[in-house]
Amino acid sequence: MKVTGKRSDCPIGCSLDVWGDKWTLLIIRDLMEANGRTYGDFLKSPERIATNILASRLQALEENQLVVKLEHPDSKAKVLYKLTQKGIDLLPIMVEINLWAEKYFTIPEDRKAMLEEVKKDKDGFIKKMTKHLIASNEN
Amino acid sequence: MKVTGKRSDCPIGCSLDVWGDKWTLLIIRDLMEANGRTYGDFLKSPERIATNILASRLQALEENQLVVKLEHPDSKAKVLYKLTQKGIDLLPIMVEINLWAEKYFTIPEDRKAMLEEVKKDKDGFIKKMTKHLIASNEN
DNA sequence: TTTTGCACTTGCAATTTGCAAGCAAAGGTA
DNA sequence: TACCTTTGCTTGCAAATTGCAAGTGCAAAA
Repeated sequence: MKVTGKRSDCPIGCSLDVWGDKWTLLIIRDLMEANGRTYGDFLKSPERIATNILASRLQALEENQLVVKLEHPDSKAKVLYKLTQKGIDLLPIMVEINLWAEKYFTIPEDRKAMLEEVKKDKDGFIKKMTKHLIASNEN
Repeated sequence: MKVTGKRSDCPIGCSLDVWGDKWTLLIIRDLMEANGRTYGDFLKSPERIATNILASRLQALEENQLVVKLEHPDSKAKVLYKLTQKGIDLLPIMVEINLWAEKYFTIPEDRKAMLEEVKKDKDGFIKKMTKHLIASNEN
């Protein structure tokens, strides 16, 4: 998919630049699992994103301020990618996608366990996770 | 974007066949606004989907049972596309996407009005809309 | 019987993807 | 200090996908 496009082009009222494709979703999912990842971390994901695609998607995410690029505390050679507030705010969408996927597909056990918690108290879960993600940005 | 791919390839635990891209989202959005649309109706959407892309996306949606193809009551030359229950169940995701978009972008006035209702009672809104969509499938 | 409308299909150039290889800067090791 | 490794990309290229325009076949209207 072309990752360019005007805001008016997008069926959901915001640019596809921002919302993105499968690989964009993968990056966001990974960052929600552990906010603060290196380029190499993304490459290690089981979905095997190609390095040029990863670079282009990270650039688009940064340009759209869903993600920020920070210095890694361990080394100047490394880079830390983190979700911004705008990126963290995608959490409710990710939760709903997962609830839908659980209803119609077989999903991994660990994700199922997480969804049990969601089903007990969705708002509580989202608040807790959001807080957690914000906190991981502050050190 | 390739609309093929194995379930295991998808970052959210379900095939991208099913979730799809920008154009897939557009089709689903249109069907949620008015369930029961013809091929030509989709082509008339302001986003200007190309006819070959529309055909390929509708086929994928049908294969994945998010959408069904029915006879049009008015004419044999026409086709009616409708959301299935599986498609209707994407509503909570669409709602969250719209809430997010409203927070970070300028969205059309009519959509804003709808979101006011959502913000008052999200669960109520989703139940009402779901009922409405299911009802439109029964005649 | 001709024309129009509708739902696609086809052909083709341009763009994007996916894979492999390359590369520069930083860090570690001898 | 010289040399290898790690890290974060970039580049080249074949194959796949998109976007545009034109065409096709069937149904209904005129």
